[in-house]
Parts: sequence; C-alpha cells; structure tokens
Amino acid sequence: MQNINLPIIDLKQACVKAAHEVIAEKGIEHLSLRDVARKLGVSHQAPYRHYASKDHLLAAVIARCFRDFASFLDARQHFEDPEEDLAAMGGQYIAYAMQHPLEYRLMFGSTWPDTASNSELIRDAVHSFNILRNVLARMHGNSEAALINIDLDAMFIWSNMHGLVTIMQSDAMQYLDLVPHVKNNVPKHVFDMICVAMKSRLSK
Amino acid sequence: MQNINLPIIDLKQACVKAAHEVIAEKGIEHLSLRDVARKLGVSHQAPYRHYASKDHLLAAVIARCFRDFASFLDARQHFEDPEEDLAAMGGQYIAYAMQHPLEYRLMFGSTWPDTASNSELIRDAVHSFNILRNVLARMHGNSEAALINIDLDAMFIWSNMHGLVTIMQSDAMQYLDLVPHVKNNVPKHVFDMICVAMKSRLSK
DNA sequence: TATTTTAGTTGACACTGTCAACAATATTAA
DNA sequence: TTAATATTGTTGACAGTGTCAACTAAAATA
Repeated sequence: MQNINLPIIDLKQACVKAAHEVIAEKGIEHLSLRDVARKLGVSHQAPYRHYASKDHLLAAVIARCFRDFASFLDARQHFEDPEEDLAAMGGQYIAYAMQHPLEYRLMFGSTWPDTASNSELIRDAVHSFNILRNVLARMHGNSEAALINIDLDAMFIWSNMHGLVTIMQSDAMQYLDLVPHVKNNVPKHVFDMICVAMKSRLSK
Repeated sequence: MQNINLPIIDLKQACVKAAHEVIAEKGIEHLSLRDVARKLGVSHQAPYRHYASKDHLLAAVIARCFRDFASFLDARQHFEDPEEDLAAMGGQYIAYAMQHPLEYRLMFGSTWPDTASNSELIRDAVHSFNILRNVLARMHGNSEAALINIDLDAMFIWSNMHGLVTIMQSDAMQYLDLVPHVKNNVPKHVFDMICVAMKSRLSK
C-alpha cells in the first residue's frame, strides 16, 4: 500500500496522483492531506512544500481531469459533415462521463475550491467549451448574428448533455422505477430530440 | 447570534433550521455539528439525542428542501392546455432554482448521505418527478406505448432543466465570456428548443 | 568556499465527529 | 403516592484533521 522505501522523484506530481486515488477510495469529502502523505510515505507536512493548502491540491487534481477531458473530446472521430461531427462529439461527451463518473463529478459536480491557481483549470475548462463552439460555427457560419446563435445553441446542447449524464449518475435515478427500455434509451432519445430541434432551427 | 437564554422548544426541528443556516453561511463542506449546537446554545452532544450522526442531520435538511421544492412546483399556475401547463412548470422549476440556488445544490448537486432515514427524502423526490409525469400524461394519453414515451420525454425535459440551472449556477459560467444578450436569453432559448422538439414529436 | 534556497522533518495548536459515563427531569407502573 | 424507567440533556475523553512554526539537511548559487 505504501512506498516506504522508494524515494519520490516528483512529489508534486505524485501528490496529485495520490490525492486522486484517495478520492476514488473514500470520496471527495473524505480527502485528507495526511492520507496523501501517508500513502507516499512522507511526513504530513511535505505536501505543503508544493501546495499551499488542501484546496490547492484539490484544484490541481481537478485541473488534471479537465486536461484529460479536453483531450478525450479532441480524440473523437472527426467528420466533414458538421451535423455528423456534432453527434460524434455528443457521443464522446457521454462516453467520457460514463467511463469516468468520478472525474466528471469532480469537474462539474463539486464547487471548485477558490484558489488563485485556478487559472489553468479555467483555461482547460473553456477549451472544452470552445471545441463545441467550433463545431457549431461550421453549421452557423461567421456572421455577427451567427456568433450569438452559436453560443445559444452551445448552451442548449451543453445543458442537455450535462443534465443527462448528471441525472443518470445521480442517486435519484434508481428510485424512479423506470422500465429497462426507458433506462436504456434515454441517451438516444435525448440525442434525437436535440437533432430535431437543431434541424428545425437551421432550416429557418 | 446565539439564543443562550431562550430554551429550545423543539430541538430536533431547531437543529434542521440551524444546520441549514450554517450551510448557508459556510457551505455544505464546512457544516459542523458543534457549530449547530453552539448556535442553539446547547452542548455539543445534544443534537445526538435526535440525530445519530452528522449525515443523518444533513439528510433531514435535504429532505426538507425536497418538500419545499415539491410544494413550490405544485403551487404554480395551472392551465387547461397541457402544453401551456408544461411551460408553466418549466418556468416554475427555473424560478425555484434561481431563487434558492443553495437548496437546489443540496438536493441535486451533492451526493445524498447514505443513511437509513432517506425513505421520506426519496418519496418527496419522486413526487416532484411525478408532477412532471402527470403533465406529460395529459399530452400523450394512457396507452401502453404512451407510458414509455412519457418517461422518455420526462427524462429529456428534466435533463434540460437540470442541466440549464446547474450550468447557469456553476463556476464555469462566468469564465465563458458570453455577451449579455446570450446570457439573458439562454433560458428562453432552451425553452424554445424543447417546445420545437416536443411539437414535432406529438404531431407524429 | 560561503551563502542562500529548496525540500523535507517534528512538534504543537485549535478544531472536528463521536463514544462513554453521568445527571436531571418526565413518564409510566406498582 | 412511590418506585422504576425513559427521555433529554451534560461533561470529558479520544483519535483524527488542517495548518502554523521552528528546525535540519541537502542542493544551488555567489
């Protein structure tokens, strides 16, 4: 469990990894710096050389999730047809959330710790949003009016994706007595509804 | 700040109220039973007579939010036309989330504490969902197939509403550099898109 | 080589949730 | 009425937490 004998090469990086593991084991509300230190076989104050507080370390963990998330979205299959591309991105968004529920909750579920070093966290978060903006730009064009519609549609689609995965992962879900067919087809149905709404919008 | 001299009539109820206030002041992650006790001018162990643990008290606070939320939805303006009624409910949902961001986060943002006494919490949560189901039932009818469509649409609409308010309240929102016109029109746009999707669905 | 910076240590402090033992008051049984 | 019991509070302790302060050793720099 502990690496008591191996020296830590890069403690700063190791702290992020260990903190991530502790959260995975005990939940974010039970993350403790002393647990992190113990896991790394180092004194309880050692992490403070690299992070000013527990929240600063937590921010680093979340920032790392955002980088992974953005590169996951970037790594999707790309299509010439913007509508197809949008669908691919939606699928990738859902896939990430399903494969990494913990990381998704860290990014979008918990409130970010208010530390100064959030700047990179924010940059990575906005980058993800811009990926969505770019796809929509290919559908709407680049006129002045288009820019507004891009952001409105981006918010609509993001709301949908985010709401969908949040609810499907939430405690509430299991108490709703949904028949299996409904449960399995919710993502597809939401996708279809978005498509219908977007199509009617672009045809105008 | 403290009611040192006034005796507490109903400590159990007072604990819920005080805990709610502490959360409002310091955030859910800084809720402390000892703070609650101090606020009520009782010993740090007094709350344990009524709640087995901190999580049990927290569950009671969240349950209370769900009751308020459900009665807020019920208290909306009702319409004969189911489509109009659905719109009214959407508006009411958003209104609650905007007026009570903290309570909304408690219900849907944080993971519920896993205590046995969640049963009433769950009942109230499901009740809210059933309000939505009932409105949709008036649009879809009561056939076997309709029941499935009701739940699929309910999930779609709920995803949308939930995603919308979550994102608008999230930290991410302020860093996206949205022009004011976009910011102000996001709820209306999302509403319109839902309407379009639902109309095309019902006409089939 | 002398000095300063970096990266780690140990020890202390106030705070937390919760267990145990005790006291007083209210309820119930005899 | 009196005795037994249950309810609702109290104080004190314990292990665990985040973080401040003072110290040490090694590395980088002058």
